[in-house]
Amino acid sequence: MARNVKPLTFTEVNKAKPREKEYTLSDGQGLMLSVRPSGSKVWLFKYQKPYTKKRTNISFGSFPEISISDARKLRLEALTLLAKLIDPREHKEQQTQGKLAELEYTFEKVSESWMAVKSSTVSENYAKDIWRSFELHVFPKLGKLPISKLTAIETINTLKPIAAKGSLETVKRLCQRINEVMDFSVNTGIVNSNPLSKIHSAFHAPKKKNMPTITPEELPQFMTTLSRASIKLTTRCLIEWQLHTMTRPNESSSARWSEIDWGKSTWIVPAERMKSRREHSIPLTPQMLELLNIMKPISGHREFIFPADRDPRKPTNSQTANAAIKRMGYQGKLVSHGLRAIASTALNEQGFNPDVIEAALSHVDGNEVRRAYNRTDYLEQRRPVMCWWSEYIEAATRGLSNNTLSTRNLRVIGD
DNA sequence: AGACCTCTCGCGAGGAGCCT
DNA sequence: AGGCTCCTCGCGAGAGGTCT
Repeated sequence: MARNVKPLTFTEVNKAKPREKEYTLSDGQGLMLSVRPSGSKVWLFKYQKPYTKKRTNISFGSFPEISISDARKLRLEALTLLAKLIDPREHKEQQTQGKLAELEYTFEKVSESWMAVKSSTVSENYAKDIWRSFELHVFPKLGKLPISKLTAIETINTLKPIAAKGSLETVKRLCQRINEVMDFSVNTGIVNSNPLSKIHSAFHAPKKKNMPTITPEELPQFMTTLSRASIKLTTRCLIEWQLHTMTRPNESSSARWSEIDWGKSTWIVPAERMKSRREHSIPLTPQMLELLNIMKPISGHREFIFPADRDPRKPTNSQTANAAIKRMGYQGKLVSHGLRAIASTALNEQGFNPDVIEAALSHVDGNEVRRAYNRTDYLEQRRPVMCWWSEYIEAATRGLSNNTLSTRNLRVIGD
């Protein structure tokens, strides 16, 4: 039976003097204050462990940091746990363990684990790009924070300066990457939910800026300027090659002699060099073959068709064409990538099958179902299209407008 | 010499257990 | 249940050793 104990008063506890030996003051129901010879006063709760019924005690902290009423609240909590057959100490340990674990999982640490998984599905360079963006914009403010303590408002405030600078695309990517880390920590059981899933809506979406380009009508002027421009022959040929083949700057500048199938009159860009990671074949037109003939004495003995100016063992830098176009006075009006847009516009205006045009541009079909059924690359249908386009460029070079060309006077080459 | 690391040791909070 | 005493272990100060 519980003994009848008179509850302690503040004065009793406050005035309790240390003695040579430790002594205790009881408040009842297992709660007592241990007064130590050093003068420190510690709240202890004495109880029987559930099941084993072994006597033990747990500390509730020191007086005056923990007041009498605090200690009584803690006693009530402990008694409630005991009623449910939960050992208050084990419960407390579990809670501290949980808290400790939470504190250990900082945003930076979890990001590292996430990156270990992520890096297997992305290229090395992209993985580096992701990590660098975290190092620059996220880790300085949020890296050391436990991931469980991360709030939307704090994360948004961290990204605000980047948005204010106008780097909305960076903000969008950071939001997306941070969310990948958060989802990872949910899936691995570090946190229960992701409070950051909507942070992107706190920012303006980046406005897509289409790469500047000229209209097909302006092509003759461009070709004239190109022919008069003070640029190296290799760069000139590269720009023309890019224009004729409708390839992306990186795909055309790194073209290798080994990728040319002379027999089938086709240039085969291997999958790993394509943006879409799918092999891309381009039917060669007489105009393209002519460009290769010009380059042969220059680089025929080398790996790359358009070797770099400084080190001919390397391909021309993909920015070289852009720099040349800029110097030609087309800054803000045309970039190397825009050459593809001219082709697309001209071919669509001419009424060619849009699917064939898309295939020529090696655009991946946005429609997944259509993509699944539409595996053909229209290689043979593309030959006349490419020839028409090459003729069109040639006409532009002679200063003719597109009206003088029609699909009737096509010359189909290859088999 | 100063910086940095490792080890030792005392203190004290909290836990264990016997006595009444 | 309450009282009493002793034990354990983590922590931090500081001594001492090692590296640059």
